[in-house]
Amino acid sequence: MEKTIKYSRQREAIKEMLCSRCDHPTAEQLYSDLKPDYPKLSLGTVYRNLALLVNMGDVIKLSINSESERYDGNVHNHYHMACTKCGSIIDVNLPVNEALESMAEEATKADIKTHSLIFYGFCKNCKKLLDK
Amino acid sequence: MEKTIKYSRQREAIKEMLCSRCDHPTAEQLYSDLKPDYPKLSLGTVYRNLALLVNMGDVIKLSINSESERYDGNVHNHYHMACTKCGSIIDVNLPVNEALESMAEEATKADIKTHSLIFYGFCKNCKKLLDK
DNA sequence: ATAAATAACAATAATCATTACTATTTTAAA
DNA sequence: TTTAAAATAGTAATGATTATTGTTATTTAT
Repeated sequence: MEKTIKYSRQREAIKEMLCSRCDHPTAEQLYSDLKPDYPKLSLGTVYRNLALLVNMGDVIKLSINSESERYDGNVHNHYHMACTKCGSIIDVNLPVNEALESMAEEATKADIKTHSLIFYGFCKNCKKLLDK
Repeated sequence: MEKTIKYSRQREAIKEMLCSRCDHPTAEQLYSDLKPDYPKLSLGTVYRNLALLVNMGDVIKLSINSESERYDGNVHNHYHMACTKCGSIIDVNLPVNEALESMAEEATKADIKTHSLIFYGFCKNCKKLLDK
C-alpha cells in the first residue's frame, strides 16, 4: 500500500512563505524566518518538507553555488542571476527559450526535460558600490 | 609580501588528468584515479589544488547538483547536460550565446561576467534503457 | 652545490549542510 | 472516540569540504 500524505501545518507554512517571497531562501533561512511563528519548528522538518514539496512539484530546488541549496516557489521555468559578491539570487525577466531544449536533444540524442540558465556577475547594488 | 606559487608535481598531475578527459570528475574521482600513480596522494591535496587551479583560471568548477562539485579542464564557456538517472554530466555541442548576457544585463542592470546553461533529463544511454 | 626560507605535502581533525533515527504528537478514517 | 499511520521535535549520524600540524619538496641566495 502507498504512503498517503497527511496535512501538516508546518508544510503549509513553508510553502506559503516560499510563495510569498521572490528571493530564493535556503532551508536555514526559511527555518529562522518561520521560527518566531512556530517556536517548536525543527530544521529537519524544514528539510523533509522541502523535499516533499519538490517531489510533489510545488517547489523547485536550485543548485546554484556550492554553499547551500536554494528553494523557489515559482515552479515555472525562469532564469536566475547569482551575484558573486553578495551572494544574492535574483530572477531574470527574460523569455524562456524552449527551442534550446530541442537543439540540445538533437546534439546529445538525450531526452531533455528542462533546462536551467544562470547568469553570474555583480548585481545592480554591488556594481554601484564597486564603481566609486 | 605575497605568497608565491611553487611548482607541485601533484597539481600538475591533477591539471593534466582534468584536461585529458571530457567527463567532469569530482575531487574524489580524481583522487582515486590518480592514487595508483601517486600512492601517497591525499584527498586534501586534490581539493586544495583544485581550488588553486580554479583561482588561477585553469579549471572550472561546476555546481550542477547538490551531491558533489564537478571539475572541468575546458575553461571556455560551454553547455552541459546532466542525466537525472545515472548522474553523468556531458558536454552539449551548441554555440554559446553571448547575446544572452547583454539581454540579462539589460533586464537586471547587473554586470554579468558569464553564464551557465544546464540541460536536465535522460542521457542517450538511460533513454534507451527506459524505452523497452 | 649548500643552506635557509617557505610553499606544498600527507595525515588527520574539524566544520557545515543535509539526512537518518527515535520516541512522541497530529492527522484522518473507521 | 478509537486507532493506525504519518509528521513532528530533538538529536545523532553522514558525507563533502576545509583547516591544522608536523614533515617534505621546491626555490632562492649564498
